[in-house]
Amino acid sequence: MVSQVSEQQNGRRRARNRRGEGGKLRDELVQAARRLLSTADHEAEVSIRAVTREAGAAPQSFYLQFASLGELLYAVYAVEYEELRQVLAHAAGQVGDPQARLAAVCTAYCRYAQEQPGRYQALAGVRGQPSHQGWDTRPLPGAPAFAVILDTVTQALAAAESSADPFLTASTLWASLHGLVSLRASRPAFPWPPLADMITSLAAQVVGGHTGRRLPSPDKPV
Amino acid sequence: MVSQVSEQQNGRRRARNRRGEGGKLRDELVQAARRLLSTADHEAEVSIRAVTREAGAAPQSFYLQFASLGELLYAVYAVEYEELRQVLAHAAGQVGDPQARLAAVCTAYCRYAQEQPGRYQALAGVRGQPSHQGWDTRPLPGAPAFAVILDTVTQALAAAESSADPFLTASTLWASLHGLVSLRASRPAFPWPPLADMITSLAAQVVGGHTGRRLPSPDKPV
DNA sequence: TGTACATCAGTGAACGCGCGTTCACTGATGTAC
DNA sequence: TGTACATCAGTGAACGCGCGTTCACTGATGTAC
Repeated sequence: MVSQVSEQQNGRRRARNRRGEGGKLRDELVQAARRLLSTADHEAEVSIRAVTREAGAAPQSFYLQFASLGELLYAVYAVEYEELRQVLAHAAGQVGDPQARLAAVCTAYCRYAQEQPGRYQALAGVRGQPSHQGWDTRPLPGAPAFAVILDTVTQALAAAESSADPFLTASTLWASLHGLVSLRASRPAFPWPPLADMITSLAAQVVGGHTGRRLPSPDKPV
Repeated sequence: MVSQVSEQQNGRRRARNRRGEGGKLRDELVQAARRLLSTADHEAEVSIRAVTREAGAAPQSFYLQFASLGELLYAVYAVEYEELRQVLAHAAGQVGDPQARLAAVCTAYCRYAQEQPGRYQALAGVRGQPSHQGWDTRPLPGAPAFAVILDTVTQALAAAESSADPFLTASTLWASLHGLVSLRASRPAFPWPPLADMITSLAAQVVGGHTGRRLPSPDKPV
C-alpha cells in the first residue's frame, strides 16, 4: 500500500560477516526492524522481506537468525521497552516531590509514545506479545518499564498517606496512559483537551482521596 | 496466516438482486464485514476479497458499492458504534444514582469490548477513522456513543458537587477505559487485578475530590 | 397484449504485487596436517 | 611455511498464496411502443 520504493533497493549490499560472527546479522535485523517501525508509523509493514531488504540481506537469510517474525519482534520489543524504561527512570530521577514525580513519569510516558508513534504502537500492540505467539512461558518484555511506574505510584501513595493498593493503582494508571496516547493518536479529529490537562487529571486522581474501597467524596452533602 | 478454508467457498452463491435493488448488496457487504470482525478477532483479515467471499459475491462486485475498503469500514463502524451507544444508554437507564450509573456505564463499555474483541478492536483502532482515509471533514462515527459517557460524567460530577470540567473528565475517562480493555486484551499474561476493581478505581477517581485544577489531597498532612 | 431494447446487477478471466518459504548452490576463511 | 578441506555466512532462483484492481462480458428485467 504505502510506497516502498525508497527502501526497495537502496544500493547497500551488506558485507558478509567473518567466520564466527554470523550472529551480527541478528542485531542488524533487529535494528532494521526498529528503523522500519520508526518511519513507517502505520505499523505492520514490518515483514520478513521488508526487514531483510532494509538490512540489505536476502530474504532467506532471515531464517539463519530467527525461526519466525514473532521471534524477531520479541527481540525488538525487548530493546524498545528497555529504552522506554530508561526514559521513565530518567524522568523519575529529575524530580524530588513524589507527586510531582508521578506526573513527570506520566508525561514522559506520553511524550515517548507521541515522539515514536510507530515504535510505541508496536510495543503496546499485540504482535510482539509472547501470548500472541503462543509462548505463554516467556517473560513479558515490558516488566521493568512497568516497575518504574509501580515504584513511582507506590511512593506517591505513601506520601499522600493513601491506603489505595499500589499495584491496582499502578496497573490502572498504566492502562489509562496507554489509552490516552493511543486513542488520541487514532482520533486526531476528536476535540481532545490538551494532553497536559488529561495527564494532570489522571495523575491527580491517582493520589486524590480515593482509598481503593469506597468513594470518600468528602464534599458530598448526603 | 489464519486458516481461511472454512470461509473460502461455503457453497453459497448469492441470488442476484432485482432491478433497482442493487443497493442491497451494500448492506450484505457490511454485514459480511461485521461477521468477519466478530470471528476473526485478530483483525485485519478484513479485505475486499475476504468480505466479498464471505458475502458470496465476486471480488469486483465490491466496487459497485464502495470506492475503497475505507468506505466500507466507515459504514461498518457507524453500525458498530450505534450498537455500542445503545449498550451504554441501556446501562445508564438501569441505574438511578448518578455515581452508580457512571460505574454501570463503564462496566458496560468494558463488557462490550470483551465480548466483541474483534469488533471493538476495529472500532477503537485506526483503520476505520476518517482521518486514516484522509476524510478530515466526515463526522467521527463514535460521537453519539461518547455523548452517553459525557452525559453520565456530567451528572455524576454535578451530584458530587465537583467543579471538575466534565468534558476533560469524560474524555480522560473514555481514553482510560479504552486503555483498560485494550491493554488487558493484548497482555493476557500480565497479572492484572480484577477488571471490576480497575473499573471501580477509575470511576471512583473521576468523582473523588479532584477539582481539575490542583490536588486537594484533604488528608495530606503538609 | 406482444415484442424490441436499454439498463441494471453482477461475473469470468486476468494482471502484477509483496509476501513466506524452500532448495540447491557459492565462495570466503579458519584449521589440520 | 604451504596446502587441502570442512565449515560457515549467505545468495539465486523459484514456488504458491492472497491481495487490489482492470476490462470485457452476460443475462435478467423493466419499459416504450
